[in-house]
Amino acid sequence: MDLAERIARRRVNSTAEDLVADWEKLDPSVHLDEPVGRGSVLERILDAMEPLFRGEVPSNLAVWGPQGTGKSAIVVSLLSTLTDEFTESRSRLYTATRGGETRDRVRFAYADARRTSSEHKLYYSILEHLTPESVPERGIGTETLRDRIATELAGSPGAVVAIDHVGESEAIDQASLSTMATEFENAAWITIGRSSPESLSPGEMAAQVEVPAYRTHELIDLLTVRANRGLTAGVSHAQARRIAEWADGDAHDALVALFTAAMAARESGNAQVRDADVDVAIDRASPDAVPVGRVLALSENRQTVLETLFEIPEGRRETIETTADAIAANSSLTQTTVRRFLYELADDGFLEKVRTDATPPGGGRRATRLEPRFPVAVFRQLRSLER
DNA sequence: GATCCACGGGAATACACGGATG
DNA sequence: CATCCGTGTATTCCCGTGGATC
Repeated sequence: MDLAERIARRRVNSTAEDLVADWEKLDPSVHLDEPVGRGSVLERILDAMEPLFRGEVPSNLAVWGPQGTGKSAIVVSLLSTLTDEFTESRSRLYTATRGGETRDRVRFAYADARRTSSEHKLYYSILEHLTPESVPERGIGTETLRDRIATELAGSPGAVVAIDHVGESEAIDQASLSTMATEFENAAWITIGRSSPESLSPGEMAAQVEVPAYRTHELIDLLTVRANRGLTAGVSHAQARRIAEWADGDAHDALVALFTAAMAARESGNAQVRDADVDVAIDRASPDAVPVGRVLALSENRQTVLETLFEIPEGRRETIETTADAIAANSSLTQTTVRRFLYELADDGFLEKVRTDATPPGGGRRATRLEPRFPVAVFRQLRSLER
């Protein structure tokens, strides 16, 4: 039996289908339950939350640092653990005598500014977390929602409200949050964002925790954990190192590369990720791309537009007009709406406008072509998994 | 209790107009 | 001038609530 035959056998026994055990574990927009390698940051946030364990509401806290440092992962994981802790310990003490009363314990809320583009949605999101009753999504005025939150907080021992991705949407920036924070008594606000809060609202935040970029070895650990959970054969240490060094401390970029490498391996029919697949992934990645999570947080119609945009042959998307035409033909939206969306998506950084070289027939202004500013392949793969 | 309807907010749509550029 | 770009905004549609009315 020669080498080619041996390889052929292996291929039959372990096909590319077996390569990925769980795409979700590779998803750059989803956090693992337990953040990897962020112990010291977690400690510092816990320090700031210390008053909770004496039954008091802590002071406001700003968690900030560059993209892909695990800020969201840490806070989300912490909040969910705290929720469990407080609910369990309290109910163990009180349920028997008080019939599961929930109003007498500190509550936790989390809202993602990416998905809450207006004050109304933000209030809705917060209230939803604070009250056990369900909150109507429509038909309730913004003022009414605000009042309900105030009432909810007034009679309680307090709440910790975390607002993630502060500064990513215009509607919810640091400034509007500080006014909001003063409006509600009895609540501690945790803001999570990229920029240092002191430049935006001096004095508002009593405490802050800066989250530094991952060091290479931490990133290698993170990639290894993800690869072990998501890929049947994992990745080699050298491959993880290669990706980590390239990603330069950004966990999001690193995970996009890992995800892309897995896709590349599967395309070429490999049962495990080879060095060449990692090369392809790094080659395909664009350095300052928009995180996939932001794309996946867009409204359904906008995601559909992005999805179909890159299915259109290049020749048919030379101008925004023709691009919008082609997309509209494949969707329920009209051309004008698609056009509107495209301009907005470009404005928000999801797409890049590129001047075409050719001048239009009969002269005039040169057309604009749209290029992605996000990991398209990863986005499409994740979208197809949702169905 | 069933029905009606004003109200609230968001998304989609349409369109106009100013601007850039060859 | 022709042609396309880019944006502001008014309008329409939709969905759901909750109080008034039958």
